[in-house]
Amino acid sequence: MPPTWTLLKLDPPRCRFKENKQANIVAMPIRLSQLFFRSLREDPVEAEVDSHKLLVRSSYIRRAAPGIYSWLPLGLMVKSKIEQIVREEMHNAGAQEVHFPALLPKEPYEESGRWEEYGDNIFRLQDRKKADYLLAPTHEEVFTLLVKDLYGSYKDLPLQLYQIQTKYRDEARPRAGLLRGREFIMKDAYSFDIDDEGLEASYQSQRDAYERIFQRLGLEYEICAADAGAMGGSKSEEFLAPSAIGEDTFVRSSGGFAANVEAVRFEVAEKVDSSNVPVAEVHHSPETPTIKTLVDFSNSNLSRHPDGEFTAADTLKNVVLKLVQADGKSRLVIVGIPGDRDVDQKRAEAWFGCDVEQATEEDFKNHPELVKGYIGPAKDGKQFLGLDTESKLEYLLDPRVAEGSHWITGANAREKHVYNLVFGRDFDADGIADIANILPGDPSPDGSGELELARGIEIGHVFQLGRKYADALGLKVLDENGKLVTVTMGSYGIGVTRIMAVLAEENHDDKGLIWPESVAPADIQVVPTGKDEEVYTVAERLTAELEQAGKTVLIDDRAKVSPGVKFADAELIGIPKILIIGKGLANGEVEIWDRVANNRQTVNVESAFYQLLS
RNA sequence: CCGGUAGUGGCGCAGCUUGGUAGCGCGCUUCGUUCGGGACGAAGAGGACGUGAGUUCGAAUCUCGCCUACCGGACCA
Repeated sequence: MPPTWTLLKLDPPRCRFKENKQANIVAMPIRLSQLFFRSLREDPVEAEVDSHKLLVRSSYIRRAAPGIYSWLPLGLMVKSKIEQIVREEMHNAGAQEVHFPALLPKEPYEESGRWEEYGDNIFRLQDRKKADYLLAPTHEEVFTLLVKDLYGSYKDLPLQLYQIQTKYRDEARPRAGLLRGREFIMKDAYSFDIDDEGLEASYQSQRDAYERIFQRLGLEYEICAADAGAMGGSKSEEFLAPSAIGEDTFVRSSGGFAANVEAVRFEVAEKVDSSNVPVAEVHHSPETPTIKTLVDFSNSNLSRHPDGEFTAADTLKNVVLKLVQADGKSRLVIVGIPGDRDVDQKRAEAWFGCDVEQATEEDFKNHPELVKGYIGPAKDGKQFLGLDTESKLEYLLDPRVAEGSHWITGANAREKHVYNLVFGRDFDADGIADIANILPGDPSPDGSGELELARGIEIGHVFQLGRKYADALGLKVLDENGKLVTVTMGSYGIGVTRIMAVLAEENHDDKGLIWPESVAPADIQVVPTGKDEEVYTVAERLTAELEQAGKTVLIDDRAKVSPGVKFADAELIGIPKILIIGKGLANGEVEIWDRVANNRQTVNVESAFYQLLS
């Protein structure tokens, strides 16, 4: 009986390539014997995260300089596939592609103020005439000027443009391979509208496109409310890929709330009844400059009413912060937060919109009235902190501090604390400051359950820029009444190379990468093993047939390479489906290895072929 | 920017304490054997020991300076 595979009546190997008549190019299977590829058996010493290790070990990328990578053929294939998906969905959203120089003169960035703002994070250089240039870290200015150049009427809008381009930022500390590089590829889109309704519609179309893109890429993502802060925008959302190695912290609730911690705003707690709270009382509390020592002291020297132990949550911690403006000017504020919490610096900076530092010894020297460790809002029955007091120091409260609630807090004298100090009765504040860290189990601000904290990698960001750049660069159009109006803009970014790293990070095992089908360098890897010529003949035929049927194939046609090496390399490369042709062929059998499910099944040649087509 | 660690063939490392012919594994080349889990034997190619100065008859090794990289942190619309 002849082997089953002959029943397939495969075409002879003349069809090893297929012609793409439209593009007039010839597609061929990727031959590992020809591919510029060398797998590394050991992890590169500089790589810390798995995606970085595996992408280097399997010849997708090579480090060229800190945070700068060269792209090898396999890497380019994956990158192009990601870009293609992004292009298609940008097209569906109605955006048109443009391409800008990476090397730009400084003038537009001077006009927008970012030549200064960016500081050391920008790569700067000079031409032979000593004129200043930069490697674009992002292209808002150039987009804005391009539209200003050509368009001048409301009839030209709305408009959406995008680019997929290399960007440069001189990060102080590049890390984690492609996740935070100094050269990286971003898709940036911008929308231009005449009014807020238009902007809202443009924003929504990009947001929808992002959801389609990440779904097609097989990427898990969480859409988080983000802090629009420094960009001066009104609405902003981040797409975060949940990951243990993520640099962003976000919260989510079972009821669907999700936000970057910087963007969470809590409601001010409702007033509570304080009529049963005894009068405030100052106690001598030796050696209690910290919350912990204060709680311990209280528990061993005082009894709590009705009963139970004092906890850190009963204390009010008054933190002295230094707000540093961009121009270098600074001022002190004092924020009262429940003692079981700390100041979250990122939340603080988002709240105040400037740099926030801890007050220094120097600052305390300049304010001798502040007794470190014993600071409180009131002293001797009078308000002590606040703009209208003698100290003239602004005093803000955490929103959890309810009117009527009572606290243990500093009495503004060495080793003295005051008990039962009631907000609204015994002290006041200038306002609120929602800058305390969020704890797991905190109620969601929208009432949708308890908050859970998680880490994520920012893979996309959409926001409504508004008129910041249009104002700065004078992008105006005539409206239907013939009046000049400033255009309102939206900005929508996706980190292409970062997505590749995230995909590698989320799709691998200890042996190698396992790409989602949508971005794998090929659909199928064909692995002939052994030295039997028949094996190679059949492998070539199947490859040709699969290619002709529209699949892309990587064939490991390296002669004299042992099966162990071929298997190991196949695992490393990460094409999700592997077809092994080897000793079973004598019985007309081959193996299909599903890397995702990580199982192998032996099937006859014919059904293998059809199974791989599906 | 702060802190830590390290620079020796393409990659991973030893050698440095106690100065004296530069070594190992992987990879690469050739020949032969092997061929379903990173095979084996034999023979090869490949090194400014980061850099500058110093000590010494002699420096990868000792001394001082510098540079660079990696890791942690700060920072990162």
